[in-house]
Amino acid sequence: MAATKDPRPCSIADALAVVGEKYSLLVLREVCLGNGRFDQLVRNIGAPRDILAARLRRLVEVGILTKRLYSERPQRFEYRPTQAGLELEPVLMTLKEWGDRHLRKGIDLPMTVEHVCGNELVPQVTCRACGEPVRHEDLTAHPQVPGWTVTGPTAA
Amino acid sequence: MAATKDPRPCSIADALAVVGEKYSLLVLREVCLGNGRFDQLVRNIGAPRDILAARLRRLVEVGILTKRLYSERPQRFEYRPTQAGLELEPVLMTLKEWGDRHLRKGIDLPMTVEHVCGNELVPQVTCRACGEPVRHEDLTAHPQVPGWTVTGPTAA
DNA sequence: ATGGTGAGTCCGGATTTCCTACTCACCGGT
DNA sequence: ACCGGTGAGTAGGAAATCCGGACTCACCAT
Repeated sequence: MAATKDPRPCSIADALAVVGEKYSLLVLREVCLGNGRFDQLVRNIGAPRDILAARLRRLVEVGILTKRLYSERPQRFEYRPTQAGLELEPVLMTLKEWGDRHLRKGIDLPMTVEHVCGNELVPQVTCRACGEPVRHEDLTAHPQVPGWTVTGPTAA
Repeated sequence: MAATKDPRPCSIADALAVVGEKYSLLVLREVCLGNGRFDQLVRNIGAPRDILAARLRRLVEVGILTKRLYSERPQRFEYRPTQAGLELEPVLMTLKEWGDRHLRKGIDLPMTVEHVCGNELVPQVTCRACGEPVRHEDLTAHPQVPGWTVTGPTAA
């Protein structure tokens, strides 16, 4: 999954190298929902079993999931998110919100999420410093290494 | 890219069906930075030219990018994000922040983004209703259709 | 002894990706 | 007029992945 040539160094690319393969984020979705058993994952995601096994191995390897024994005899396992995995959940929620709005036009949503405040969760990405929602026009990119060039309106 | 069997209906899966293929989100990154020309994309992403061409076609088709002529003669094109594309940028920023923290341990970042407020952008996903940051423990999933089952701590 | 479940592995074929090279249109210099 | 260079792709075949279905293995339950 690593890009081959000599692309830019970039944390987005790095993150995608780790969770960007097909099904990986869906695995995380299920695991965050508590459906962490192999057969549940197969059913809910619809992935081939061998591919799923490969993804699970990888996600454990990179520290996003852990494999826990929940029954000694018979041996039964369950995958659970690590802290790093849980911290990816906001990405899922943001993606869900985008999909809800752009792909389902905000109607007929298959799932909603309730926030502890009592309202339906509509995730919004904000600037930690000032609290304002992140809008494209408000951003300026600052390359820190050679190899990054930015030409457009978001340029530094 | 659609999952094959009969997986859950899910906006996350839908979104990934559209931007989840290899390189798609990196294309969006570049395009949001203003680097929307074919050869720039090839260089900056490191993707094979034919794959990139396929991704661009698809992203235009689904309304995330537009192809603009920026020079009539010689004919030269540039890809730019649509509104829907720009609204995916928060996903990229959130992913970047995760990668910065977990894959680079917060040091030696290849790029930083400045928010209009003057601070370095550290994206935070919040609940639009109450403004609090989204944490896993504060969420409850509510399936709206049959086929969704949730067993774990985030269960409804 | 038979059947069922969970958690995978294995196999052969279908699909994608990758790499390299090639095209085509145009421009700019000499 | 010729030569080289750039932008934006296409083309072709080898290599890597993915897919579906069958199979395994260990362990209950009846």
